[in-house]
Amino acid sequence: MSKAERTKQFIVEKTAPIFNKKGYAGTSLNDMIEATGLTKGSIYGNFVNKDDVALAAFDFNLKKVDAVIRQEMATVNTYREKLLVYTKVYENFYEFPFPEGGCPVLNTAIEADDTHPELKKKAADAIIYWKEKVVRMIQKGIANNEFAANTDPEQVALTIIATIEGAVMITKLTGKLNYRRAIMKSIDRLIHDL
Amino acid sequence: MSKAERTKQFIVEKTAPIFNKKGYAGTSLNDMIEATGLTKGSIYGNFVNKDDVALAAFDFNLKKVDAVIRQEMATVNTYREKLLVYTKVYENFYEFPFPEGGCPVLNTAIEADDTHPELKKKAADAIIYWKEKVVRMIQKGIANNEFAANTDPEQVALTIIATIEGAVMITKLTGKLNYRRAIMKSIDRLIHDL
Amino acid sequence: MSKAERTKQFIVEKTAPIFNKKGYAGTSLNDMIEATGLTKGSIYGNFVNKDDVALAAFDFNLKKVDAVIRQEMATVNTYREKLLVYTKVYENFYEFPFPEGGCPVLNTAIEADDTHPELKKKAADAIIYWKEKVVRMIQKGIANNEFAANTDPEQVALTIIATIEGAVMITKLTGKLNYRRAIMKSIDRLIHDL
Amino acid sequence: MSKAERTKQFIVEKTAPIFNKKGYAGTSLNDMIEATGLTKGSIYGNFVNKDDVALAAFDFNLKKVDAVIRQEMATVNTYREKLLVYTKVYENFYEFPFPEGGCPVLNTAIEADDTHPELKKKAADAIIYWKEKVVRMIQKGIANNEFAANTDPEQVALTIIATIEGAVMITKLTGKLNYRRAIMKSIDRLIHDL
DNA sequence: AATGAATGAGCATTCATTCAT
DNA sequence: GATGAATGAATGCTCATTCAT
Repeated sequence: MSKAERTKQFIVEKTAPIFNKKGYAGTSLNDMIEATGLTKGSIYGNFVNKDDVALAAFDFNLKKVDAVIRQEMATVNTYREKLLVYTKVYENFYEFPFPEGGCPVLNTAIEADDTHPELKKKAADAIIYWKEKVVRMIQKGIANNEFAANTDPEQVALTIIATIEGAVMITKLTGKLNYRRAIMKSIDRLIHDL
Repeated sequence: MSKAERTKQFIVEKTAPIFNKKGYAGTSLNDMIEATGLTKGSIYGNFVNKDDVALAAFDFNLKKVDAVIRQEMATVNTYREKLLVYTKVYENFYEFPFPEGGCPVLNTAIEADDTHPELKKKAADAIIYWKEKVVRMIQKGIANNEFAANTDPEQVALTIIATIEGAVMITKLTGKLNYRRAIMKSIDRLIHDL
Repeated sequence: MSKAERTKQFIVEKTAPIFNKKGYAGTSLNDMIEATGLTKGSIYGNFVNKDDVALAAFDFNLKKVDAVIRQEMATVNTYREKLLVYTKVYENFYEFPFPEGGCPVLNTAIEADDTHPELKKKAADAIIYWKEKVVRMIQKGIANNEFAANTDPEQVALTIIATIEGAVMITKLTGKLNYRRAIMKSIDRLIHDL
Repeated sequence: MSKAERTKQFIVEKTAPIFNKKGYAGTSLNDMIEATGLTKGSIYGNFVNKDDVALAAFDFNLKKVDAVIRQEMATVNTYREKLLVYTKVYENFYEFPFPEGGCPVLNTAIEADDTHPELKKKAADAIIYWKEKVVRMIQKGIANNEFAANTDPEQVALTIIATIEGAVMITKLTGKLNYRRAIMKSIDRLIHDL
């Protein structure tokens, strides 16, 4: 990895939590120089503009989520258990190397949808990728006789994702962990009933 | 209503959709004077600062949602039908006088949670108020023998709310109306199975 | 004149000499706040951007030249004498309220031709307006039997203007006042021979 | 020519047209690295700073003009014909290897006179050198009985130069080639009448 | 009570230049 | 000798807020 690549990586690592917490518009260049200890020139030497950093930060945060999920899924065998990984992880953010500030897809979706088409696109792609992944797992589970044959994989996948994201929002907002536990239990029930 | 009160009301009405779309940080005083046709002095004469307007705009947007829900609920009789009003309304924003920019609780929750304690508080209160309202309806439905006696009202209420908000986010992000329909169908099923 | 109009006028008056000396690109916002004693916000409250000030400053400088020329022309009677006003004025900048930094048309023409289409347009219009004015005076002089009937008014007008501007450039560059005197004498001869 | 000398020459060749079009202040280091394909380090290894390149670029552009003039003058015999070379060349830039962006003396004179003493000095020297050259040709033409004995060589030289530069400015500004033709005809007449 | 001109800190970005490698 | 990452002052511009009128 060249010096430039290391610096880019460093900038992304240090700024990704800020973008995830304060949002794109709420994160200033000054926040970025403070977080990295670098100068403005150094940031602009490695990225073409703030957008460029924000986009890379989103990717970084997303990859972090993905890595946690993948790692946890690798430890279980059935598709039902794999689906249950989602609620397990999202119910216990802090026990995993999850991005500070919560779910980057949710955070980005809400800020970017009316204001930042590029970020919106990235968030939309992430949701669709996530949904497709869940759909495939359900399909395999059906083929495997784990799940009922009449299950609608897309409907189930979207419902799981929507409910998780809603739970994340509610918990972050109210600070009530038992709210999250209750909602996650509903999802677990849904998965058990497949 | 005094002249001052009418002006305040006018400012709130005109700016509320902007705050809901662009967010608190993304809405500038200039956006506000453009939307109202008033002068800066006039806005500052009626509100102490931008925060003050934003808070009032949130209340206004929330009341708009509440009015739609109440009105629809008044047209049905059973508690099951009343619960089904939520999916009906949230699946067809545009057919109701719903706030432009989507669900104000969701929008505000995500932006404000790490940055604006006062707005966060309002959004949290709204969620809790909403949850309590659903809880009470379920309790009454149980008392009424509409719903099974072993239903956990809070868990169901939170799950419904979380899933609706997740559906709103996903639909706005991806633009796929069939995604929303699929998720809302899951919620309707959940309500039917109570 | 409203307060805003007075401030605009004040900004133009104070910055016009700077634009004429340093050019559009060479004049910074800081130069402008220093020259006016105002703040950035005040300048941007009265002009939409730096361009807007530069365009107004050009007009101001041009009007200053025009006023001097008109005033001097009013004191003489024949068209020959009127034409001789140009050399008299351009040979003695400092005795007239002429814009600091020299001829604004020349200064603007050279900077703007490859870089700033709006300013270029203004300078081009000024040159064409100037030429038309001289053409009309020559035509009237011919009609009046002051000048030879076979004079080509446009050729003469353009030659006078080109030579004056060349003289201004050479004098400013070399600092040699006798160079200017020599060139102006050639123009005067040309006018006498019409 | 050493490697270093070749690189210097290469940088000057590639940047000279940019300085002539955009001016000293308007040409950035980035313009220079783009034009040359070299790195910043490479430019700073061969020149002490931007000034240093600008000065060399001016010399390069000037030499280019001079070469064209010399070459054309070599093809004719009388001093009158030699003087007429100026109008011929300046009337048909594009048929000669003339610097892109027009006359470098004029361009530099206007930008540098109030802002850049070193460049101003170079432009002033160029004008004086040019004038001296024309003066010498006229003196020889007088000695030769080509021109009238009472001709004032310096006045004529300065007038020719001023008028040419004015014509260049007017044409570039207005885009009217017939304006240039008319002015050049006046100069040709002046030369014929010597 | 309402105006709108003025404020000045803050914004993202570009600049010419340096210097460790 | 050449590289290119880093610098930090300077750029044009927007912001929420104030206050004399």
